[in-house]
Amino acid sequence: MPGWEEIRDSVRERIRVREWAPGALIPGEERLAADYGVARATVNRAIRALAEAGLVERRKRAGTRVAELPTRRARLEIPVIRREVEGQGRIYAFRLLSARPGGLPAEVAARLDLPAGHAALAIETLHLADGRPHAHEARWLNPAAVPPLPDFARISVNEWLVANVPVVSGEVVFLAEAALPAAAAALAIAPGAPVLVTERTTAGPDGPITFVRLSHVPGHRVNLRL
Amino acid sequence: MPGWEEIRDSVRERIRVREWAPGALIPGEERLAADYGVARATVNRAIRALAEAGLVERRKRAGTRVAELPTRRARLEIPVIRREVEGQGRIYAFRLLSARPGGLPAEVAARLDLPAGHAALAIETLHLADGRPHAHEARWLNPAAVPPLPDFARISVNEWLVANVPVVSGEVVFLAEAALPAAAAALAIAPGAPVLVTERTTAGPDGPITFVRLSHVPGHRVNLRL
DNA sequence: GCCTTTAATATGTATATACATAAAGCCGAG
DNA sequence: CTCGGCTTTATGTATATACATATTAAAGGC
Repeated sequence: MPGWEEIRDSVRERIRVREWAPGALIPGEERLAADYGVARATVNRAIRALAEAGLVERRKRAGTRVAELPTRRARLEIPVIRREVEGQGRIYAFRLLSARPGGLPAEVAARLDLPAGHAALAIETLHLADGRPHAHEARWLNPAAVPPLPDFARISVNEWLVANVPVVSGEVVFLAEAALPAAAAALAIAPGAPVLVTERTTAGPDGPITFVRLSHVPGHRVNLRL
Repeated sequence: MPGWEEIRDSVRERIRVREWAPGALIPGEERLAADYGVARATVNRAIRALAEAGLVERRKRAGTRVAELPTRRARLEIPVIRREVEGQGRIYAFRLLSARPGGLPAEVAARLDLPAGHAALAIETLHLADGRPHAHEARWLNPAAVPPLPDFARISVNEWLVANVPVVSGEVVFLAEAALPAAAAALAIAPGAPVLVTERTTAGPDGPITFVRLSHVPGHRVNLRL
């Protein structure tokens, strides 16, 4: 007697071999349940998993149809730098370069969906692996959206936020650029060297939280598992 | 009477306010079900959703505990370049630069977990947006793992694969590098310009499928929603 | 013919119940 | 004291049933 995972796999395979073409309706849950000899709830679980994976689209009364362009959604885990470094067997440390209140620059404000000049805390951090520069972090934090701040010389901003502020939405951007002077100096690399930059904006229940710009040392690879 | 989504939200909130600290056990399903006045299955659905989101970790017998480091999971949509370009209101096209059988180079073989020299199809493609170079794609395809191939001059490899081969696992790597000669020539940029490279390996039920190396035009940003 | 109301239907959720499975912890044999 | 097996327990899955909800399709009124 098949379990829901086997049914999910079976249906996925039947879609793959084009038994049901993209855009076509697949049989209803009742019908599939009878075919597979299981309860409807079991089929429901299986098909729902495929829907969450983006392979089919479901609508009440209208039934379930194979997605036209099965844009594959995969879950990826966003690395926490300390973990990433330690995972490579290296020793993590960080240096707080500066932390001071100020107004948001226009471009950062735009990304956070806040007015330019909005009160913020600007934080600059250098992340180290085995004592050598690993990444340079420029961050703007919206104090209105987070609990009272701890002493960021002792715990890294990133980690404190991850542990203390729930994120409800956000965006991650990867880009390559010639190292900017500030980052190049902090990372002790030649200005203009190609660096991988990740920009992250996050928002929580009380509004936009933070914008981070992370410049990695040349040669760094950001690794995501599907 | 609360539904599973309300219970999920309630538990998430109780975690946020530290009623249960990171690493701590939360009450069992039976207990929560009694507290909320619902059936265990309803609580199960709610907590399972939180587990899938990475906020809690569940283990049989050991119970459910709040994740120490709630490693955030983002949904990554394996980008179909055509869609991405068209989504920006630009016209997509591609040119198949070359496609020929050959043995896998050692470094690619290693990434695919196949022996060096394994039979493969090497494909080079240039993606265009509004007639201008957008990205350069170097791909190795494992013919043993996919159905018979179509004519790749008519449909892009990427799109055909996404639509026809189920992916069960894989890896995505982002890095920045000075443009290699081949990519620089194809993209019509200065050699040495900083380019964003994404490398992707995917494996399906019949083994490793493909390794793709995509060099984007300078200034390109890869965007992921959380 | 067109708009509104109503019925039919596929998926969504909730429930009680039962058994499966994994793993922690206990306990006895050696 | 250590190892292996047994028990216990929390989560995982399956089932039958019932009702909710969204949406389409049909029926009816104008």
